[in-house]
Amino acid sequence: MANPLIRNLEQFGALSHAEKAALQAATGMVRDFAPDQDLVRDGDRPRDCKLILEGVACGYKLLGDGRRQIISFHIAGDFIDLQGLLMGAMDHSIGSLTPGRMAVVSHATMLDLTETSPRIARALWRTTLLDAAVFRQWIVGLGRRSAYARIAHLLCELCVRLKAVGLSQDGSYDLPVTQAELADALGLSTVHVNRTLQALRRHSLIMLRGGKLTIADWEGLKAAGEFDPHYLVAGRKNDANGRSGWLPSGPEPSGVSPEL
Amino acid sequence: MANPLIRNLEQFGALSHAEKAALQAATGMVRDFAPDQDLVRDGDRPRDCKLILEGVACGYKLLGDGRRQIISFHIAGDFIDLQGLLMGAMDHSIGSLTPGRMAVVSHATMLDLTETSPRIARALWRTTLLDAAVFRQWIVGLGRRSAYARIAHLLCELCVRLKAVGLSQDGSYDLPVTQAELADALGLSTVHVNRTLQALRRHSLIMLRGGKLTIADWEGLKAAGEFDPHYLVAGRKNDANGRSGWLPSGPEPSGVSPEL
DNA sequence: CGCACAATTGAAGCAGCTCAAAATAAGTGG
DNA sequence: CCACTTATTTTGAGCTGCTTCAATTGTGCG
Repeated sequence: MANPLIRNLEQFGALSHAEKAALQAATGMVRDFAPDQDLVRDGDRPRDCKLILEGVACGYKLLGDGRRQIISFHIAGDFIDLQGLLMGAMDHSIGSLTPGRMAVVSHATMLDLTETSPRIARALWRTTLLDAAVFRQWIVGLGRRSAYARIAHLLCELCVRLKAVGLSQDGSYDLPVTQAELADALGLSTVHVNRTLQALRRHSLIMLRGGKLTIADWEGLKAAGEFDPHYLVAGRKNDANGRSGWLPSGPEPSGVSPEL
Repeated sequence: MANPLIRNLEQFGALSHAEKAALQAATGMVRDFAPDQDLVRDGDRPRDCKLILEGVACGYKLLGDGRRQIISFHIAGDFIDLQGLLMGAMDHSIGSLTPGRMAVVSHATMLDLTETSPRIARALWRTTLLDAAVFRQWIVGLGRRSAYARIAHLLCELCVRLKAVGLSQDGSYDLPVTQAELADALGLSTVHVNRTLQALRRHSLIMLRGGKLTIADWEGLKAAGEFDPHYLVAGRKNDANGRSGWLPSGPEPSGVSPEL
């Protein structure tokens, strides 16, 4: 299997042999992590960038009263603290949800890579732009979507992202996330997440059991969450219009540019 | 007055004479815009990047039922469609809220700038990281904060950002935003925004009249919104720990690293 | 087998919503 | 500068999606 970082960055355009070699060398230092552990903490000034190779983590912030909001989920190929490279301090924490492994790349190496190769710099910048696009969707969901639509949207998003790194087949994937964590991500209470999941099951949109999620009705789930995967693939090479077999399954809907 | 772009990018570290000259030259092409006009539209594939020089704009997404969620506010010095440079298509729209002027920089020029100067590339990347940090705060607010705290936080954020570009003095600034627009930004109804603003006034935290906002009690408003400005200034030069007179007024609270 | 955590259920409460209308403010043409 | 029109702010009142509190029922695992 190719280096997850290289695969990730090459989504946007090929890299030269030398560039790939440099990235390969940079990600040589690997570290394991346990579940439910902080990988980076709010306020930290990391001295390196960490890239998930295996496992799942989430970004989160704690509020004054101890409640928390989960900001993002991170899977293989994701840098979790690029912010530290250019911003100095972290404005949020990253916690592991499962055991896993990450590559650790010193800031010096990162800066060197970006200085040497404008293409790598650009690809990294692009990952930040993609993060921002995901954040925008979360904002829309939290601000204006019902609990039902919010969950549906998140499950769609995860499916597409996991599929892109080979961790989802046939609309089925591991969801190593408790309902309490889902609630923190979706801005809901645990109780309501539970009831809403039941509704999604009752409507035969999903099956969920023992951390394994199966999307039973992709089109239905997409519709329920008003999910449009364009935002996840913009800028990719070899699918100028955002469709070329990366979808979980089934044909695209007719409209070429569905207005959100 | 210095070029807003140069001022913006130099927050993070000085640029060379040549770099500043290149940026100055790049922002030569200027265009006016009217209020309530789309500057960029969801799905567009812009051929240039637009930088606000004067006026206020907002990013937004429309939902299927016509409701909308405002994603971001843009002020002088902000690029509004950097996304278009590397991602191709826009995943949201940008609308003007006031009349204003913007600089238009072709993608070719942008790419050239970033290729020629790693420092400019890095500074631009950093603005995207900053955008992402702001998004994270919005997510926390929408997900977990009360209407009251949400509004307070937004007003604090705007104050700090406007102050940074010289558009706020003494905790007072123009807020050319209707309550309906605030509602769309905060994920609330117009009615509730109105009532909550009244509460903020009743508690003497703010004064608001005719589009002019005055923060009457900065510490109180900060506390109400659990606002911690660190996320807006991380990585800035000349204030490693995020305090050096850029605050609206009054001393910093005692704790150095207030846990959010 | 039994602990500890996760999922589920029930019931009451409330923050914020919707609907509807009145009161201001902000244009706009004459 | 006024009369008229339109947008924004404000108020009232009933409604509901989601929360909170409090158990109960799985379920993975040492």
